Amino acid sequence: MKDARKIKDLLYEQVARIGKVFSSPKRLELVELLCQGEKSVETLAHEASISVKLTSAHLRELRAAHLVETERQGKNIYYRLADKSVADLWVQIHTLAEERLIELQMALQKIATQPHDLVPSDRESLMKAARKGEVVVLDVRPSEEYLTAHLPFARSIPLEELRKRLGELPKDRAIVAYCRGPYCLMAADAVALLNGEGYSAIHLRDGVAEWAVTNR
Amino acid sequence: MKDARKIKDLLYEQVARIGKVFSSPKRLELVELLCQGEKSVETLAHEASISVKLTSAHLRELRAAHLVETERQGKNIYYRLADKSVADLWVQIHTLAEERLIELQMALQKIATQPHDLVPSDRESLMKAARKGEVVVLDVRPSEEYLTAHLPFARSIPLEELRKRLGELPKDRAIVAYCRGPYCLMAADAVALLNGEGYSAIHLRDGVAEWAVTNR
DNA sequence: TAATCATTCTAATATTTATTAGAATGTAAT
DNA sequence: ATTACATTCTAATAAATATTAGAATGATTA
Repeated sequence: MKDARKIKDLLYEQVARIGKVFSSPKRLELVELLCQGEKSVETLAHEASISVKLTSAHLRELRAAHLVETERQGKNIYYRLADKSVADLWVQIHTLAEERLIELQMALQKIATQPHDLVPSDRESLMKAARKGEVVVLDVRPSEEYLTAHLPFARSIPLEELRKRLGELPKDRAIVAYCRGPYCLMAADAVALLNGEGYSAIHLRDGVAEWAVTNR
Repeated sequence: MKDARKIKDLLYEQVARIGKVFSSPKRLELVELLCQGEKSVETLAHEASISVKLTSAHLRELRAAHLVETERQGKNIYYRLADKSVADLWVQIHTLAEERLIELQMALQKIATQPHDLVPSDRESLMKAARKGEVVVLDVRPSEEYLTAHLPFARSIPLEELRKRLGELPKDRAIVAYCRGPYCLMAADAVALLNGEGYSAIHLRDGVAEWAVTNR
């Protein structure tokens, strides 16, 4: 088998196709957005702060690697992750990045308004408290994303409506706010707002994708 | 917080540094080799079939992403993975690639000499049989790699020495051969050799890195 | 100390990839 | 049908990466 080298090259080349998807900051952001549920090209472009054309180009790469699927709904084309394991890989990559890159650790500390952030080991006790109603788990993402998937016992108040709907929240109990994940700033904003209004809010960095990955 | 976009860009950029490492076929091959234990630049270059200079350049990328560590031993500089989680990510990426890319599935089928390949679900029964001595688990990698880490109950006969040392293996029991992982052809060669000589050998695609990952 | 060796660094070029603009496609509304 | 709209495709350029060669480094051996 003298063409063993050719076969191996071919194999690694295929795997690299997947790796390439995760080598561009904007594609990573699109993957994270898609972890929240299916979205149209325009929505993705807006939320990632890039042009529709560029978004389309990146999505084409994602589709070429068979990591997303598309579906036409009226005028819009909706993209969604082809499999849950794509979200898992995103979580594992950003987790490894957080473990290994000091620069990332430092940047993440800037986001943390207070040292209130919950760590994975608190999961069980958080769920216990949420079940008993001792804490309010608050999902501050847009409501469509909440409807697609949310943490157990979570209540939905999108960040945009939060100021108006403060009355729905109790002041005598802890509020645990979360959003799309550690790189989404919505929960941090929500926590700042709530604490400024006399609530006792803390920030949970995990989003639904992170929560879905066991062994963390 | 109007610079939210800048912060986010910075965060995704950092994660993309990790992704970039896994976006090049040759870097992937180097990562897989490093999963087998620490190796010198020259060894890595030889085993990946690329020049020393190019190997050095790729290793520099790996080091810049803090995924490998170096240690000087005499004239040589040895590289090793900075953390077990790097090997885990390699396994998860190639697993996702195998799930999603038909091209890769087809290329892998070419390697499979027979439909004898073991699947993950056989792990428990394999270990049970190996413990009882009903099957021989055979590690055909170079002996240094075996010494660094190997599967439970595995015996080491490097592929190069296999023909000479056939007498050490029983003909009345199944032999399960493995090597560096699904993209390494050594175990396939070993299985072909053994079956040609009257042994009943089968090919286990997992290597130590794959074996170490749970939930598979 | 000089010579040798493994490896890295620097710089140059070849190849890819990202990004943008304009034309084309397919659907929905008028 | 015609128009408007969302998205993709094609083509062009700008930016980044892979690869190679030559000089430099740092440790070992003669």
